[in-house]
Amino acid sequence: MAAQTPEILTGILHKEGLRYTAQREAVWDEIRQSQEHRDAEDIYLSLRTKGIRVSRATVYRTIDILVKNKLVRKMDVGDGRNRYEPRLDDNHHDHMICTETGDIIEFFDEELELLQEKIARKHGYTVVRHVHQLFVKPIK
Amino acid sequence: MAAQTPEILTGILHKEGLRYTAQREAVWDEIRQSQEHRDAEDIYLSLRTKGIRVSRATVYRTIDILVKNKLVRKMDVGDGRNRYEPRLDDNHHDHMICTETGDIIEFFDEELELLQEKIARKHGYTVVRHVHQLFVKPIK
DNA sequence: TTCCCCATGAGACTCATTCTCAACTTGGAG
DNA sequence: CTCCAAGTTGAGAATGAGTCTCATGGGGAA
Repeated sequence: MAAQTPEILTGILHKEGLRYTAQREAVWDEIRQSQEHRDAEDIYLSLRTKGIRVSRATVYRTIDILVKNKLVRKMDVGDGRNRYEPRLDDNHHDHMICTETGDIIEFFDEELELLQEKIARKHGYTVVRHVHQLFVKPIK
Repeated sequence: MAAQTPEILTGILHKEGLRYTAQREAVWDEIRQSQEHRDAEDIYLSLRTKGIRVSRATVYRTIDILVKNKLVRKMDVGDGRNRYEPRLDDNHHDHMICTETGDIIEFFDEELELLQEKIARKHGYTVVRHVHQLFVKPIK
């Protein structure tokens, strides 16, 4: 995590035939800097608070671009608002949501990944992507 | 699947201190009879088509009661509309959604269940419930 | 610089679901 | 059996995340 993200955005925009704009850079920076799982409104308000002129529409539009290009991961926590997190060092993982505190814990388990594919194959399919969330509570 | 569901609903309503009404019975019957994964609007329209007077509000309110009492399982397929399915013979299972046809295939894997709990414990938690969906595509 | 488009902002719009509240039912009391 | 308080319902308004519209603004190739 050093000098590795100079112009990731630029590259993607170019590849997609899209223009580089201050708003797109701002949205990407905002998501990139915080390692949290935030919703669009949160990102929008944070940008506005920092005095950056951007609209909700642009935030949504930009997030779509970032998600499509795997710079951001979109997750549906089940409460009606999607959450987003940067996925720079793309280490895939799933989430555990504490039903008491709302904390979101990331986890990854190789065995689990393999098992899913195995199950899909048993039915004649192959996994394209998956949604896996464990709603948990602390032991004791 | 025989003479086993005479008054399940009645019992639950009584337990919850709620009244037995024709609408509640109708909604439960509607969901119970079809083993599909249907959304609220679908259930509502089906009831209306059968000439049953019931409102969307009541369909939603009744579904909430049924879900809370585990007579119905609510699932978020990720397209903005929740789906519901009866869970009478409560055999837990997860879903596989075909990205090409939209088909929903149910599956259950004991190993997977155990693995999830194992993972949660590793982090000091225990699984309360989970959401697990495999978005798949047919092999060739 | 010029100019063609793409990008943006503000707010209208969509759509599933929830809420409001007057009118209606249920079911226990009498 | 009748009454009536309290729970239910229906119709439509409200909500809220996300999308769309379209007039205006701003990249960037030449």
